[in-house]
Amino acid sequence: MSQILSKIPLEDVSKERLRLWLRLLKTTRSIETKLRENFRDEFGTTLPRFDVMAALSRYEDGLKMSEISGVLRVSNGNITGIVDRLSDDGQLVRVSVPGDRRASRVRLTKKGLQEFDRQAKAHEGWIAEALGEFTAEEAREITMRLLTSETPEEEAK
Amino acid sequence: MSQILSKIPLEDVSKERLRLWLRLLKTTRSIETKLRENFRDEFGTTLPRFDVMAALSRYEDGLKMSEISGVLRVSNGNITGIVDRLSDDGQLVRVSVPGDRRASRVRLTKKGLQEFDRQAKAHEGWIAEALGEFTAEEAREITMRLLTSETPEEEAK
DNA sequence: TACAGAAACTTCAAGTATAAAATATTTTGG
DNA sequence: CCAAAATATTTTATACTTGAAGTTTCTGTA
Repeated sequence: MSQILSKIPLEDVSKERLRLWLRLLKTTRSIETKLRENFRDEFGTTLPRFDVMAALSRYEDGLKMSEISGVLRVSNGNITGIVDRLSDDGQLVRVSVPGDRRASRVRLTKKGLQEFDRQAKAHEGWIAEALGEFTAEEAREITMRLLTSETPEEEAK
Repeated sequence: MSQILSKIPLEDVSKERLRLWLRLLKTTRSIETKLRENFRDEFGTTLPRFDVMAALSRYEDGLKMSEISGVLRVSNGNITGIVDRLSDDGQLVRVSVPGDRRASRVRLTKKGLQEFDRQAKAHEGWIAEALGEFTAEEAREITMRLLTSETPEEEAK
């Protein structure tokens, strides 16, 4: 067994990982570009807006600002502007937290949830198309392998 | 064989692909965040700057502006600002193209090439660490599978 | 040769992103 | 109880990103 494995020189491991990284980047970028275009053309919205709404849709009671940035892995100050605009559009509301005057909880409105559902359906279709080369098994297998290289982050309470 | 495969309901293919997409996104984002931080802390530069220098390093004769954006798959107008700043830093120069007064060819300076070599070494190490869970075989295998879902783009001449 | 159209690039507006500083509000240790 | 530390968020400065509009410069063709 180790004789078979040794056909790949050990020094090349980091080169193979680098190749994988460049491939991951190329694939996700090309899909992201397509999604961005679709969101723009069909819903007049953007990927970051959709991401925030997707995060909120998973939490009945909403999320605090810092929880959103934790879930989405983007910087804290960034969320403010996106939430501001979604709020202007009536897609979500900021609810003040009873015991803590610093924090506010962000929640989708009914309108926001309905809009998100429409977008999510389309989104799933776009992804299924973009990753159409993968069978369910392949998708599942790669997902699981990628699962290992994970750095867990703060979770919403 | 098809009996074994049929354990996975067909309707779930798009769900599996969606899961794969979300995993790809999470993985690449988390690695990108780490890289950004490293570039900042150790070289005082940014990922987009590194990307541009990496592209240029592969072409002895440099690249035209539109070729850079083609290779990196980012929008045309975007490159202008990045190249401006790299030029201010002396990492690259714009050389006018003899027959065409519209175009200019961008080329790394000696200083820029040396700096890029240092950065590229560190970069490879960071990636090897971030993708440390993958053996060379795994990395190679996943790279190849991802290779199929590709949309080719214009190449430099 | 004239000139419409293409090409290369820059500029622009709006939005997104980060890190760091500022503000306001708890919470905690003495 | 109170100053110091921690927490939640916003603000600020700078950079990056896109798509679209604008400028200048070719190029093909009538």
